[in-house]
Amino acid sequence: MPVKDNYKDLLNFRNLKSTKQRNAILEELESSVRPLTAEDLFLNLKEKNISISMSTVYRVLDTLVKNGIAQQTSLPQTNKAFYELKQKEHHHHLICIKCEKMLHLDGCPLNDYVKQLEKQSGFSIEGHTLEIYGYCDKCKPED
Amino acid sequence: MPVKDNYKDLLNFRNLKSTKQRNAILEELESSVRPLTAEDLFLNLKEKNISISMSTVYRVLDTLVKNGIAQQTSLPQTNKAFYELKQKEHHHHLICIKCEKMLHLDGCPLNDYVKQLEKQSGFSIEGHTLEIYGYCDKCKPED
DNA sequence: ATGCAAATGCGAATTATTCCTATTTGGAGG
DNA sequence: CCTCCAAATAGGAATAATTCGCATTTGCAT
Ligand SMILES: [Mn+2]
Ligand SMILES: [Mn+2]
Ligand SMILES: [Zn+2]
Ligand SMILES: [Zn+2]
Repeated sequence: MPVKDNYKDLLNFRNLKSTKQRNAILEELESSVRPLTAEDLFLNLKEKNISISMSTVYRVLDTLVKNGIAQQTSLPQTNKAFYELKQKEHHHHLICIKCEKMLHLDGCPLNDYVKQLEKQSGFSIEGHTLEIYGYCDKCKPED
Repeated sequence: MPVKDNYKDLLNFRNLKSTKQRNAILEELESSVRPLTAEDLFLNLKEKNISISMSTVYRVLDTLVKNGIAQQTSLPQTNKAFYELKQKEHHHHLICIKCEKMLHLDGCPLNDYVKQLEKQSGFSIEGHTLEIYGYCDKCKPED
C-alpha cells in the first residue's frame, strides 16, 4: 500500500522532489483539524509504518514553511512549534491552556492597527504573532 | 558598596526574602529600557561582580513572574524569553528583526476583540500574546 | 544570638531543535 | 527503461535554553 503521491505537482512546481516522507507529512497536515508538532508528525507516521526520522520531520517542515506551503505558530507557555498548511487567509488561534484544544479564528483583528503603527513608528512591519488562550467550555475551572 | 536593598518591602510583602541576587535583578530590570534575557541579566551582574548563577537567575525570574512583579514575553523567531518589570498597563512590543530593538507600545488593540470573542466562543479567555515585528528605521532593507 | 525554612550554587538532566556525514533515491536526460 | 548525481534521508552527536537534584548558605522570626 503505497503512500499517496497527491503532492507531486505541488512539490515539483517548486523544484522539490516528491518523497515518501514529504508526501506523508503533507497528508498528515491536510487531514488534521489542528496544527501538529514535529513530534506529533513523527509519531503519527511511525504509527502508520512510514519510515522517517525526527531530523527529516524538522527539515521537511522547514522546507514547507520556506516555500509557503505550511506555516508555523508557537503557543504561549510552551516552547514547541506547531505546524499547519498555509491557509488562504491569515488568521490566529484560540487555545485551551488545559486540553490544548485549538480553534482557528476567522481573519485578523489587527489590519488597521498595524497599518497605522507602521506610519507612526517608521518601522517596516513584516508580521506579527498573536495567540489567544484560556479555558475551553469543558476545561473551565468551576469555582 | 553594597547592592541596594530598595526592594526589601516589595519582596517581604509577598513572603519573599530580600536577597542580594533578587535585589540585583530587580535593579537591572528597573534600570533597563528594554526587556532582558536571563543571560543578559547573568552577564550584567557578573560584570558588576555580583555573584549569581544561571539557575538562580531563572529561579528568581520565575518567582518574580509568579508574584506579579515581572512579566515575560517571547519574541517570534527566537526561543528565548525576555523579562521586564510588570507595567501598570498591559502592552505589547514592536521589535526589529535585525537589531532586536524593542519598542514598548501604548495600550492594547485587542480589548474589544477579546471581549467579543469570549462571548461567541464559550472560552474563558485568560490572556493573549502579541508581538509585532519588522525592520526599524535603520535596519530597513534598502531596495 | 539561634534555628530553620527558604534561597543559592553547581553540575547534571531535559527538551526542542539543528548539525554532520555517510547512504539512499527521485527524476532529468539519453 | 538505464544511468547518474544533486537532493533528500537516517541516525546520532551537538547545541541552546531551561529545569532539576542536592548539598550548602543565608535571611529573618523569635
Ligand atoms: Mn490555523
Ligand atoms: Mn514592555
Ligand atoms: Zn494577524
Ligand atoms: Zn494585549
